Amino acid sequence: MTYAKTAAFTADQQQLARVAKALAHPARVAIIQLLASKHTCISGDIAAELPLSRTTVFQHLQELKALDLIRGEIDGLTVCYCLNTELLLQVQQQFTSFFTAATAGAACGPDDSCMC
Amino acid sequence: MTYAKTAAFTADQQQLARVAKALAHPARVAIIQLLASKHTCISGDIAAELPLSRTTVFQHLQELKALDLIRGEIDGLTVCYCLNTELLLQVQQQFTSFFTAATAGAACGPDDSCMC
DNA sequence: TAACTATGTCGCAAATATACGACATATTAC
DNA sequence: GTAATATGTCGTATATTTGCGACATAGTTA
Repeated sequence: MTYAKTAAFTADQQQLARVAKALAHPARVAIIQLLASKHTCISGDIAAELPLSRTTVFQHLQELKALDLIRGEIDGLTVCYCLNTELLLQVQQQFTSFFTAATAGAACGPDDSCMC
Repeated sequence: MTYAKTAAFTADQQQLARVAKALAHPARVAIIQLLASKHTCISGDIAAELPLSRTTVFQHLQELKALDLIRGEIDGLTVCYCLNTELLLQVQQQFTSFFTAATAGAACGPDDSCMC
């Protein structure tokens, strides 16, 4: 991009894009699903369940943690990662609002000059 | 990535990630909002409304079109882009399912071995 | 036909994302 | 203390994204 122009957009747009980017890789989607399905907070076991190296999985975990979507608590030798449910609910609300607004408009009705 | 390993994940995970990636840039979020707000299908005017060059906007439009989230109809010299409302509704449903599943789990309850 | 305008395409440069091996650190077990 | 294990960090290689100028194409108008 030669330089990210994200600053030129709305805070809402940036926020939505930021969260969307967090979900923009199947590994991160899988991680969230994994954390949701296991009622216990697994740690490095996450890496074992994914077809990626431990380092790469750790990297994805860091990205999710950077957005506070997940949290990690050290428990001796192991680390427990778990979902930030409150934030996820907020994010869900953001997406719902966005999609509702997007689908609300008639988006090229029959009376329009343009027929798509 | 040295090579995208997306193939190693579920079709659902890939699909969600693909759509999420489409929303992972503020410009694309802005484009969708623009198309939703204008009841007429604007064309190259989109570029005029965004702080990006025409070429770059066109590129973002292509990405959205590749996923069929938007459609473009040629009308003489100009082109009308508009939202694919049906698909957007489907996508919204996918995100809702994902978030609902993610937030449904107790995610580290007080009786768990791990306290996050 | 010729100028004009709106779109679309190409190629390049810089930034970022993805993936991983090798090493560092810290905690547990002996 | 030492070995073993779990986690985290660093550097690096490659792929992809982002952004744009320059050019190509196609329809409009005079």
